[in-house]
Amino acid sequence: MLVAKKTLVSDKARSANRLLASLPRRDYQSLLGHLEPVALTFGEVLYHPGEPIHHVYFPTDSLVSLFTMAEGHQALEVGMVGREGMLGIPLALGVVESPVRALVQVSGMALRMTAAHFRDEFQHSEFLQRKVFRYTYELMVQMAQTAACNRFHRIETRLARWLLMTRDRMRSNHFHLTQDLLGSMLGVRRVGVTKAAGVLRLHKLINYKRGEISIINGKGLEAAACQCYQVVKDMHELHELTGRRERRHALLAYTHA
Amino acid sequence: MLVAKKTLVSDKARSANRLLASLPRRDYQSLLGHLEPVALTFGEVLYHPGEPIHHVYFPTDSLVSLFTMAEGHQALEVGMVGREGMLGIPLALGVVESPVRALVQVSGMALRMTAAHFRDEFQHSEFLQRKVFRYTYELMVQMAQTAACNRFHRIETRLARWLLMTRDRMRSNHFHLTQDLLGSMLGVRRVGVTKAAGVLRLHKLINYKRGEISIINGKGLEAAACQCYQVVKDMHELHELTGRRERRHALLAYTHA
DNA sequence: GGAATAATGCGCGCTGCCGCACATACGGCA
DNA sequence: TGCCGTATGTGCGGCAGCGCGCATTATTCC
Repeated sequence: MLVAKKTLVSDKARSANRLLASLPRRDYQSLLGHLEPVALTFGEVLYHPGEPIHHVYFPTDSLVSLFTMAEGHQALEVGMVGREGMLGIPLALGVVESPVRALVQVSGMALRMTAAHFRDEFQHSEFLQRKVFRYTYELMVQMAQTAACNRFHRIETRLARWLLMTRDRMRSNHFHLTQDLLGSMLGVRRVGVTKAAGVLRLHKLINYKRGEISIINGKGLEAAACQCYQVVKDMHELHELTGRRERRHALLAYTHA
Repeated sequence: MLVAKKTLVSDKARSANRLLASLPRRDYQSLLGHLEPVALTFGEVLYHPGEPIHHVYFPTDSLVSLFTMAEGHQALEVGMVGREGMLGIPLALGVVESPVRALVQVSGMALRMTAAHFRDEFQHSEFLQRKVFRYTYELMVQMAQTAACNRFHRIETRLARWLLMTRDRMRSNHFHLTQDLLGSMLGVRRVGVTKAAGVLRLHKLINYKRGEISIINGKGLEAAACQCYQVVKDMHELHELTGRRERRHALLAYTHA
């Protein structure tokens, strides 16, 4: 699994991470030699808070959550990184250590690069800088929106949002995840998740059984989720479009309400 | 008030904003011609969400809060910028519009620069880039910590933290602020603030009267606040020190607990 | 000095979530 | 097949904070 032909990396994997895919071919060629495919397995901790960042990761079909600790309480998920972004943003900002715990949420593949190589490439590729900084911005917006969501919205609503965000990043309606873990992401008790998930299942929006969750009615789930979902999703999609006039209004109409 | 001699800007004001103060003299000289002192008055909105950023601001003795909106609910403060930082971070990340609402919380002075000038200077000063990116990192950490704090801690505790953070940025134990406003920062009802403030006053930690708040026992207030306060404060202080080995352990010991 | 406005204080019923404890179901493994 | 660990379901008391409405005090403006 860990071994892959270079052609595999350059072709399939490249397009599987949207940040890498958005780079001009020339800039990507330069990165290629340093990128290494790795299998990330559920539960793996990529970064510990306060400790140095050894690699940056570009998830292709894996999903990683960022956690902050709060005194005496469990951790809280403040961000989620999938194929739309990368892990190791602090390096781009000139900081060598991670402020958060990065935990693999859904197993899958990622491309990684040593911190040293990244800093070097980053220094020399204006396009890489541009894309990484843009993503840094998006991550900040995601964090802010998540913060407000966690403060104001009910568990059921947040759960729906979380599932949809995961679906978008995994491009799959089915994934492995226990309610216990969902609890620590949303910052609530496991029992709270059980109740909320029960309601969603009752409405035939999702199905689950011993850690296997399936979305069976995406549209319905979107209706059950808060608008926080659309806001963040629209933002990430903006990035793909060259012109972004049309879409901007969705954000505007909402943030001004 | 708006008019000030250049020498005033270069001397007193410079050292009053810590981000500017940390720049080498040569880099600062270059900025000087474009910096303009402005008086920010309470209630003023510097940025609207989704709208272009026209100026960057370096508060000297003013305080600005960053708000995110959440569907159907009031705004929530996700960040606080004072003399330790700047407003307009998205520009440094290549984004022209602000994702948040920036509202002047405490009247005072700031130095500002047009977006165009900032981009230009930013392009050419490696030191400016370094400092601004470092601050971007700090802002992200602050946001993450605030998110967890808002989720887990009680109003009274959060109020204490907020007051202390304000004190540090204003270097004053006394400022103007109504409970109504405090409510929208903490994302709670005004009545909730009234109760919490009542308890703090009962313990002789603070005093207040029609929008005038005074901290009368800083140490006591720190004890009443959550550790989120210390974490963020330590981080900002790290920035001032050249070596930061010693201090790092405070953060570590805590985030691993 | 009196009226309007703004800021604070208080009561009451409600609800979403917590903490705790325990009951059930599923699945792998001996 | 039966056992055990893991995941899910349920019940109950408690409480922090909400929404609402109203009373009280300070400040400003005629």
